[in-house]
Amino acid sequence: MAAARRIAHLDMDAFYASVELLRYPELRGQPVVIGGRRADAPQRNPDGTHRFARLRDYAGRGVITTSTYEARALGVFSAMGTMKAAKLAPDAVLLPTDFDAYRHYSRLFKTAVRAICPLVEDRGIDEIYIDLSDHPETTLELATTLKQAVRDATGLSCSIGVAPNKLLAKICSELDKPDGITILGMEHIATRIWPLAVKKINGIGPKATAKLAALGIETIADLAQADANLLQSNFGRTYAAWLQQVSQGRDDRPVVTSAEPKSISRETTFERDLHAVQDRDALSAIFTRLCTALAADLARKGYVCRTIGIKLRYDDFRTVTRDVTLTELTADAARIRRAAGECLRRVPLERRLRLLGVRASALIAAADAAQQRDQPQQSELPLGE
DNA sequence: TCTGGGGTCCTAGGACCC
DNA sequence: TCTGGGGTCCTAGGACCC
Repeated sequence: MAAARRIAHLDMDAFYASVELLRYPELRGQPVVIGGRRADAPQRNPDGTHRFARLRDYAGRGVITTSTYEARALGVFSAMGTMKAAKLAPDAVLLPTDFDAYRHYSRLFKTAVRAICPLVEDRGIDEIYIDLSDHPETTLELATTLKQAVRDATGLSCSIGVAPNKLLAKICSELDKPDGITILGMEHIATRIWPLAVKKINGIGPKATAKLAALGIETIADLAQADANLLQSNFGRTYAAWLQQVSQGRDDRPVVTSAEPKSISRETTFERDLHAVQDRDALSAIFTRLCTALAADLARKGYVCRTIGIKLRYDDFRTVTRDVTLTELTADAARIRRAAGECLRRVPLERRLRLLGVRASALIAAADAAQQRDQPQQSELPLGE
């Protein structure tokens, strides 16, 4: 029988906001939200201090991406509309998102962790899973060392959860935020996991939470005791089985240390809704700009694609997608623009639009594509000698 | 005063092939 | 005269995550 795994989930605390506080330490202790536009960047006064935009000055259709714990205390959280946040915390400082800076600190903390524990799975810009199973140190020693390494590399704090699998580690990293360490074994499931709301489980989102609530299932304990047939008739066989598994804290997904991207995309929400006819020129310019940016992304990351798709969001927030698979591989802006234009012709354009996006999928590494071109498949070679 | 931008995975139907 | 049966690819939509 294999030894129990030790899986850590490391989550940076209020990541974007914390990176901004490194730059503007005078904001420490204040409610600060990230989610503005470039126009909201702080102005530098002659005396070296900064003049910051306040949430009350914001007008637009953005959302909050992160907030400091002081802002959260006022009810302002990620994904909340910025205008709504402004009502709750008008005096909070508003900063624009600076992804280049966050990517920089993301690389720093991941490199620091990999230097100690190389089995790392990327889960986005601010969190990772780490497989600690093969390390001789105690779990607490390892978690303490990792946290210190992240702090030394970035000046930032993180929270770490360690458990026998990814599902529990993820739940656990949240139990003592910020700057915490939580270590759980299967023996703690009844006391520490079951009392939690079902939405704490990664994979149970708003829709499933609402459906479960309608069945009287609020906590993970409720889910663990739920009738299998009831779950099956409401969620289907596969999802019902998964719900029962996770309610018992069971999960055997491995930590995956490398993965190829499946798609690359660019999209934008307009400042005001646009109409395909009245705003034809503006829309066309944005469309071309998205295709150019996408082509540049493909080139920079070293991929070509075979499928091009578009995404439209109407003024009523309904979303439609169309895609087309080409007979050749491409990363060319003009080719992408033509394919995307073909997709656009297949979609109703009576309503005003609020969003337009372009996506490349069926990706192949450009190097592999070149090799396949230079060395045709065996079956394409003439037969016989 | 609604609701960003970048992703992944799953489902389901139809085309097409053997 | 209803209905084969896999397997794969393509497309569209939706749930979910950071």
